[in-house]
Amino acid sequence: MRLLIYRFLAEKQVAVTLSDIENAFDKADRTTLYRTIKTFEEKAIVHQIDDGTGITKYALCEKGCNCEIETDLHLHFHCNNCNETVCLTAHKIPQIKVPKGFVSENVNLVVKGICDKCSGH
Amino acid sequence: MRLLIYRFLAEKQVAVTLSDIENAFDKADRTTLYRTIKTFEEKAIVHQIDDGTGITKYALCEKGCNCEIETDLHLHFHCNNCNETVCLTAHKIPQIKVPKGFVSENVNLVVKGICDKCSGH
DNA sequence: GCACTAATGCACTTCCATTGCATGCGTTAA
DNA sequence: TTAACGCATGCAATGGAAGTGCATTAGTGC
Ligand SMILES: [Mn+2]
Ligand SMILES: [Mn+2]
Ligand SMILES: [Zn+2]
Ligand SMILES: [Zn+2]
Repeated sequence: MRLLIYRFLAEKQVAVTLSDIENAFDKADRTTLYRTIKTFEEKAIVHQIDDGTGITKYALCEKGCNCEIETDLHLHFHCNNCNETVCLTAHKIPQIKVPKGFVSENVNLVVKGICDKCSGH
Repeated sequence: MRLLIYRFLAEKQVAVTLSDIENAFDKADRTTLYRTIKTFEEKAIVHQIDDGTGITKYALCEKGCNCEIETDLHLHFHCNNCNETVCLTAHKIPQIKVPKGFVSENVNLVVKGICDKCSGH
């Protein structure tokens, strides 16, 4: 099961929800899929993405990411048209200045707009 | 009711959840509070904040913000210690570069860490 | 007071996330 | 060969937050 889910995530180029996985594996129980993803998360195989849709999405971590230590520093893009969310792993989050007294530990950055597939160029 | 809720938001210095408001006004019905906040949101009196906790929070818009037209451009800070979220209205979100073909419409930026009250200086 | 509109309250629903408990299955150790 | 154990799976139930339909009430202008 874990292998199957891993492969499913690997071939997908976008972040997926739990119900995406459920649809792909309708013979398996929701709980199994849920716990598999949670296991992946603990082991820093996938990372969670909160793109503001209210439904948490998951995507494979890139090689050499340090999810366990620090949050992924790349930004995420959510398309308002096709509703898909992608990791822009090549685009690192710039240093954010915070006021005196505040200590920044990690940053969550989601850009919304139109993705390359939907913008048509 | 609207006045009361407005004042409640005004004296709070942090973003509040719906259940925060419920606790503050336990005589009123959830629905009323819910719809009041939604009205405020439509009228751009408050803006919604998704700080990644899974529970949407709300905070008063600053004077002259253009929430109706564009999303608020300031960043939000979520404290991992006291679990409070504040608007850093003075800190605008820097321009984010996106890959070719992507069109950025708005940006959600949440910094997590330790707030000034919790860091102790 | 009457009529109309807007605000409030109650109940119910939906959706997602999460958990307890029972069962199954495979591997190891007696 | 079997008993025991750990772990994966499945089923069912729970909880929390968000949202909605409908009845009732309050307020406002006439
Ligand atoms: Mn990512
Ligand atoms: Mn804000
Ligand atoms: Zn798209
Ligand atoms: Zn704090």
